[in-house]
Amino acid sequence: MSFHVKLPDGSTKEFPEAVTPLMVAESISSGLAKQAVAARVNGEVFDIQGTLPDGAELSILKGDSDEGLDAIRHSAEHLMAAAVCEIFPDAQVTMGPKSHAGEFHYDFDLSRPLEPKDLDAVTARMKELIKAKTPFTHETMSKGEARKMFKNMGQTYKDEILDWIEGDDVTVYTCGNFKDLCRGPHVPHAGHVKAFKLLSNSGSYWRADANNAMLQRITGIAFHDKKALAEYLHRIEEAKKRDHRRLGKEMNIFSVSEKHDNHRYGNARDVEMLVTGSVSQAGMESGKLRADAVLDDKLLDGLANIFAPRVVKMNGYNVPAHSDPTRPSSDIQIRLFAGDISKEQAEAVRALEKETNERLEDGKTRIVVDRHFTEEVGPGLVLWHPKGGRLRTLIEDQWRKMHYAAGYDLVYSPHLAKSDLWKVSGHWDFYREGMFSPMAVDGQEYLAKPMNCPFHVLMYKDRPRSYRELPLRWAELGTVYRYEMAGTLHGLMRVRGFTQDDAHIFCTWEQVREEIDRTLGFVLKVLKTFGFETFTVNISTRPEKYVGSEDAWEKSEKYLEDAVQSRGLPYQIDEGGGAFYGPKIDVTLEDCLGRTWQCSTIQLDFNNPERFGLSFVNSSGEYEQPVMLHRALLGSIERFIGILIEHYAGVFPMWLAPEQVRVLPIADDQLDAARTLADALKAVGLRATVALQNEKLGAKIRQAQLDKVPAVIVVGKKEAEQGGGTVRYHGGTDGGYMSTEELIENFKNLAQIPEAS
RNA sequence: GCUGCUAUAGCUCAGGCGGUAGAGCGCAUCCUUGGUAAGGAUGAGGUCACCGGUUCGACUCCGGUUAGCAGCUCCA
Repeated sequence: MSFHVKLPDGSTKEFPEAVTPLMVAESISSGLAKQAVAARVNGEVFDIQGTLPDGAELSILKGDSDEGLDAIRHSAEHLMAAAVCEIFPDAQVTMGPKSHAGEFHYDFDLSRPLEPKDLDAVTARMKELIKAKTPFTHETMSKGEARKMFKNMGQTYKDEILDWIEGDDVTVYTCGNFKDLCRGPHVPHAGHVKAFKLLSNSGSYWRADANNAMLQRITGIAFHDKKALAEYLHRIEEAKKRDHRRLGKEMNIFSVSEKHDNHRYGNARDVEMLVTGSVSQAGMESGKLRADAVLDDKLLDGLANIFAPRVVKMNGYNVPAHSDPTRPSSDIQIRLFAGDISKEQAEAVRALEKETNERLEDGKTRIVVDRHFTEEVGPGLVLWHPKGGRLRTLIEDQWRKMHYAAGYDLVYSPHLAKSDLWKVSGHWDFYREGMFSPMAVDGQEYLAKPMNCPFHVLMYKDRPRSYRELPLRWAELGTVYRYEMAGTLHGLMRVRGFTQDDAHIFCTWEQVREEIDRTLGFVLKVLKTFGFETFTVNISTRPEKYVGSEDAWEKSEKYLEDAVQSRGLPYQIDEGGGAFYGPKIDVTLEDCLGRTWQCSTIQLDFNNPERFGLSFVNSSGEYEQPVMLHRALLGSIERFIGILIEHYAGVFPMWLAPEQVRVLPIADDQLDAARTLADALKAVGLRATVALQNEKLGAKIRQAQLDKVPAVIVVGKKEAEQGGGTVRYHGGTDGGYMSTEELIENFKNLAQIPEAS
């Protein structure tokens, strides 16, 4: 009997006995055999050493194919695990979750956290395994056998993993001394991992659940050749160079949460004492809030005695009722004058702490005396410096202009409102945890607004509405405050106070389709204006818990999909991924490094009209409920500017550049001529400055380049005499000499705002 | 919020196994008056994040707080 193998070019090879993909590759060329890392057999990817069935359709996969690269990375992941197990014999191997960007990672339960230098040791060991061309082999066994084997090896996590795997048999791969459950495929030996780098180590949770043990994760990347790895690392470097946090600082655009305490506070020796703790048994039983439980009278009296008579204010700020009562918190604060704490006072505090813990029997109350009094805005809150202010103004002005042109009206609403407003809207129940703690004013509870919609709803309710005035399109650059978890804050990308470019459209059911389509068109027009060209869309449909009628959901989901299809945008549907109040589409843009950012969103809201009892009078004189659409185009202005900074690497297009032109006098003799020229440019609305520093031209050019000014105009003796100047663009392009009139004309043209369609 | 790492001049960072500190850039002043990415000199500037502990002595060691970074989780 002979065996047949079909190759991708349509030809068929015949073999006298059963063969492996590797043998087929060898029969074609020794070069191919050397490069082969995996094989696609009848559409599925396998090892190249498995026996082929007769008549198999076979593609030999090299390292430069997607599937081949996957096999290389997956194998590198196993090599890493093998190395870690050798270095840490007691390591518990868990699993290597899938990652997005092609990077591989593996989570280990280790006796101690990893340090960066551990990665060097792991890397070195991996290189040895690669050099030795350590083979990958696999065997198939029953689950029972696998359980027994891993138990003998002392690997306890594998039991749980085996529970998730369907079927009776599992595959176990071996590389060196390392064995692990794995579906494969793997490269035949470690030598195929030609280039790799361990990128970072970090923590992660077993099954991504914060209640579980913290594992040690190592992340790495691997390629089929060194050049591809170098390119990848270069891209990471490039992204780092563009990091908006770094550029924002260098270019003096904004700052987030910086301290400025560089002096003594003199007489203002006002410090705060923090008392942090978890609820005591007594507190739990009495059902009181934690603050009351911890800050009982005995403790307060004790503190007052120690620091009397300097206590100026002493109250336990109530722990918000939504907080987890068992979680330690520093929401309880006492303010007192205690600029310098004496040794006696410190000792007394310690004694009081001990006594409190004994009395409350929880042993967790901690009294910390800290000069908690610094010149800092607070994490996640942004300061916009003049350049950033200019950038924002330019973006927001353009935004306003486009909104008026698109038939919107602009509205404003306050930063605070009574918390009742969000109780009516329902947000209080769902999203309380994400709000800043309420503040008490005149016996009422107020909140910093976490969203703008209730305000717009109230404006709608200002008077009875007629169908004749719909649709109403109300937009607002509304700054909202959300309590984002400390660990998630990131430059401008994730902050606690940010400005939504929000709008709400109130319309009839007959108008919804048209409004959705218009809005999507507007989204694209605005994003294109800012220089983005590639978009994808995600449509999220009805989740299990929802409000509104099934009919309403189905209709609007169809409208959303139709709108996306008619624009020819690539999209995917996230079934059941919508918010409880309505379906939505999210638009994701791609930046110049190919990274994607979700900025825009268009959402139907069936919740607010119902909860606030919105209505309009239709043509038959009956009351009808309007449909409400939420939408944001840029998302958060803060985040969008962060994206713009990274997209343009700080070199903004002329119309967005905070400083468009800098006039450089060659010597101080030309300062007046330079000023005159800059004034002429400023007079027509261009943003021009003069370099005043007493430096050579080279230094001034360099500075302008570093400041990322799009263009400079050099004014020397010649130019000073005949007027005008010589243009040099950012990057070094020579613009030649131009008269003042020509300069004005030239820069006015360059500063035109792009017309997107 | 969780885990790990980090915190020294306006910025980027050195440094010391415990005896109060350095560089480059930037800034100020002076010299230089120059032609497309760095001219020179001098000077100012720091309670080494904050609060405790250990110690004769802490910027250094230990604990905590705050904040940043990476990841996890979350994202109306």
